[in-house]
Amino acid sequence: MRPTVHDVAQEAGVSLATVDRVLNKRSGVRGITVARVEAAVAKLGFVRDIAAANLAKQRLYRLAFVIPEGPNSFMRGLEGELERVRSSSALERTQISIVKVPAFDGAALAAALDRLDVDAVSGVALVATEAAVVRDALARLSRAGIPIVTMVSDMPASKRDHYVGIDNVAAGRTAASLIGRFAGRRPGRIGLLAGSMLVRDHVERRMGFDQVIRAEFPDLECLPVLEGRDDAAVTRDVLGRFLEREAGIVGIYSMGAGNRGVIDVLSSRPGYRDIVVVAHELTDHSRKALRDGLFDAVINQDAGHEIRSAVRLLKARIDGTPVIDGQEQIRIEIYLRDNLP
Amino acid sequence: MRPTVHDVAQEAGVSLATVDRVLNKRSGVRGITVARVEAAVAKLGFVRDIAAANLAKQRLYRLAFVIPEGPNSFMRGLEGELERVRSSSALERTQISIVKVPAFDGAALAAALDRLDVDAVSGVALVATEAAVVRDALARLSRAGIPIVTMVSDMPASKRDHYVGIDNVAAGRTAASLIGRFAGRRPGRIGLLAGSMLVRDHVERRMGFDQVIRAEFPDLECLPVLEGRDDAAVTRDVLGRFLEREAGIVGIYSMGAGNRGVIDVLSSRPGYRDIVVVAHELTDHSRKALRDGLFDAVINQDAGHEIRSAVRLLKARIDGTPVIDGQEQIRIEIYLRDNLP
DNA sequence: CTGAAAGCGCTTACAG
DNA sequence: CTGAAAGCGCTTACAG
Repeated sequence: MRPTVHDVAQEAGVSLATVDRVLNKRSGVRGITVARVEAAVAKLGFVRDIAAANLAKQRLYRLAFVIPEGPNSFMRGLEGELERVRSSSALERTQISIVKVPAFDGAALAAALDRLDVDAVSGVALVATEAAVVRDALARLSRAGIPIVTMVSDMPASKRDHYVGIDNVAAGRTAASLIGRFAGRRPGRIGLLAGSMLVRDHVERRMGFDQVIRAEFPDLECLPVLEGRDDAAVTRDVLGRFLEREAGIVGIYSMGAGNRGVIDVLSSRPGYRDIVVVAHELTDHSRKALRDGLFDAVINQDAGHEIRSAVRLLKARIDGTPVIDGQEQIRIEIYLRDNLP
Repeated sequence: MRPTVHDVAQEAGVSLATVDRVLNKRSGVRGITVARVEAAVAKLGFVRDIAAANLAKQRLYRLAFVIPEGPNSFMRGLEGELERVRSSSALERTQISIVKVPAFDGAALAAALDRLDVDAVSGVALVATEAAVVRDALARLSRAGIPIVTMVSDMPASKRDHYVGIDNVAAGRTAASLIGRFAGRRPGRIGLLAGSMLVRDHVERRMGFDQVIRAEFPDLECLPVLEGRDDAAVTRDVLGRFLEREAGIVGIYSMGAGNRGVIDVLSSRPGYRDIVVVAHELTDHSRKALRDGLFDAVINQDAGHEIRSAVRLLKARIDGTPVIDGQEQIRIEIYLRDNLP
């Protein structure tokens, strides 16, 4: 039988209340008493039963998720997973609130974070947008002792406790290897399409992509990055004109959202079918494009995994419990038509 | 506030004990009383707090994992993950016992299952080996009301409640697409290496592989399957002689264990470096082979995920609670040198 | 600075 | 067939 607070109290010769004070590091206990209790804990190998503690405390984990609004399929998928987790979270004493903010808008994100009541929230997860005001807003939450997790897009210089997402440089390298190898020995040029080169993820993916193409595929040449603003119409326009203008395109790396625009352009001319295309994020559109042979590979991060991981990490921080690293590592997933889940 | 058993008791005009009897479907309650309690539950939207119930019951989930012994790196990895989960499982009222049995030995597996005391075990997970005696052993456990999960290798015709692992036909298809595309337009022949064609996983992988090569890469030809018995020495011997004997080999699909033997052979002649190689399971050896460019891709199933999923599924069955399907789906992971975790 | 007692939401003998 | 009371392993006012 595992030792309980009763055993610790008896061993230390104090009452339950005192054991509890020491376990929860509350003040107002003599140093000598603290030492006695800690000795008893160590001697018995006591570990607190968090489920019982949560029951007694009537603990409620109140987690706020701040995510971008707008038509971005990946973000909507993330929101869907969030709703899924939320609907079953009451059973786990967890209350999830969703705050939506305009995409790519640091000021709006910061304002939303500032609006969070530190007394009514026990943990925060957000898709970060790089901006000084965001960093300041996170610092305020951090000072209030609120755990913070960034998702999908990191902000390493901030007070966040964890990042839940993929290594985007590695993702870019992966895309380059796939395109380079799928293109066979054909020499040629590669079109790069981002949402915006102001977004950290896209910059990093591009960097990784370039590295590998330069080092390993000297016959391939990366053309300057097109910006489709993660919007179908803009992407259609920009990419369409690009393909009409440039000759010898053997590959396209679409590193942002806006898969729909890419698909429209690719299916507009039979000749475009030979182009090797690697895109990001598994959505209804990209799945279909894989099946139709329009896309050759899709690099994905599992939105459901990211949400569940963020929840686990926040709770672990709140409780001061350890996490299993392997479980929280988000994989750079490669999907071909054949291994679609 | 969520309603509790007290609220239900009051609403139904009965005592807590009776509410409990109805909730847990225990006998000895008048039909009319059952109906009254059920009506109250429905009216209030009562959902039992499992953590509190587990506390009161002093519930202990006793899970038995039956896995193959022997040097197979993947299985040893699985065991490592199992140990990891086990070490932190006491906190979750879970006791995990590990039973090791000879690999590919249906009789031994069945005997181990028969030895399991149905009164001392609340759930069983196993790596299945196809055999009638195994099916019978599982039927006995199932009759005793014990949830069963197969891992890695399924047994669809048995009484198992869940399969935790990948679709091996799809994995084979994936391997074929990778080899076919990585080989470029080179025509040639492909060497297939399995552990044993008596193992369902390997048969299925081979099937998927063949399908895709025939349908989509008419210039490539699959040679008869070599059997390396998932053993480094045998693999080395069989594959070594194969490569000396056969000409025009452009690809190798290693669908079983025994990566070490494959690596030894490939590194023995500089000429072998051009062969496109796809293997299974991420291990120290296969990671290094990827980094060294000896392997071109590795198809993996996440052992840690499989263990955690098996635990969650067994507990959910025991408690009668729902699962999140997406979380329990094991992915067919593709690793290149660039996206190694 | 410390302790006795009640309570969190369930379950379990025991009694009737 | 049903209920009153105690208890699971913690925490929390309240008293001293």
